[in-house]
Amino acid sequence: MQNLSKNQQIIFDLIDKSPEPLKAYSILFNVQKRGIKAPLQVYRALDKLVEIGKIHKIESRNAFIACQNSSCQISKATAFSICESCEKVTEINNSNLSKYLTSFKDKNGMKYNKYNLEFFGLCKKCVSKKS
Amino acid sequence: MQNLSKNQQIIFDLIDKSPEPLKAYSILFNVQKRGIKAPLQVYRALDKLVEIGKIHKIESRNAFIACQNSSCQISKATAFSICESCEKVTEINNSNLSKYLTSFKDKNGMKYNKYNLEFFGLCKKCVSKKS
DNA sequence: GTTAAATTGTTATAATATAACATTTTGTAA
DNA sequence: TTACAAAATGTTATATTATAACAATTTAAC
Repeated sequence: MQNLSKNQQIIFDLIDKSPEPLKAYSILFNVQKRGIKAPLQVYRALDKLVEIGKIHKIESRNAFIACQNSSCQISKATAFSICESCEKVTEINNSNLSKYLTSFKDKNGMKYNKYNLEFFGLCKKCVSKKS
Repeated sequence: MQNLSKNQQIIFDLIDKSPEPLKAYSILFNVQKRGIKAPLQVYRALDKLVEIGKIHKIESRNAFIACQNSSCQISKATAFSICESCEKVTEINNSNLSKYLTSFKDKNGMKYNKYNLEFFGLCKKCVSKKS
């Protein structure tokens, strides 16, 4: 488990302490006081952090969250629940699910080495608000 | 099953006959000769086509493909296989998988009404090329 | 210490997507 | 068959997300 570079650490810390997924330009705005001035500096750090599995990209939202799993390695099997009302995102850590999907084989004979799953719905709070 | 409007039909036809996912501005370029001149015209048609389930958005690619299922309704349960080499995308239509995911409940008690799953790997052709 | 790899800094620009507002077309119900 | 609402269209401008290209600096490994 390698150490993070300066920019990577700054950006990871910000994402890690955020209760919600952060977007690249929101990150940029928040780290400008720490010397990171350009979008590319943010995107490069994000790319690296995704690559080493410290963060995940929520594809449907173009936003990033810190990995919730203690064994934070290269992420080949990711699943998230997303509340369509409050936009809260939670990483799903369910071994039954990951076993099922990791071993899933479709009839096309393709060999999968990675997947990303996003569930959408209403979280408990938002369900009760609407009732 | 409602009829499509003029712009929706033009854009659906283009996507439907494409062997690969199409991006919004590639669509725009291709339909300009048919009178669709502005990005917003494309995005509005895409939004509607996604909403009624005629096409799907491949989130990791920002691209759109026609629904492969004959029962082309509002799409609450989508799964795709994506070749990371040739970028071929195929919709997965596997009842075991969709049953498993539709009935999936996580410990957070959230009620899901939709999911999107993207598998990544190498398709048969690309596997044999690399061997 | 030298060197290769990784990271950083910087400017510019490409690619993706929506806001705002006016107009036209379509469906439907009196 | 008209009138009304909903949907779709047209248009300009702009917001948001992401990468290209190139130079300099830092880090890690030998």
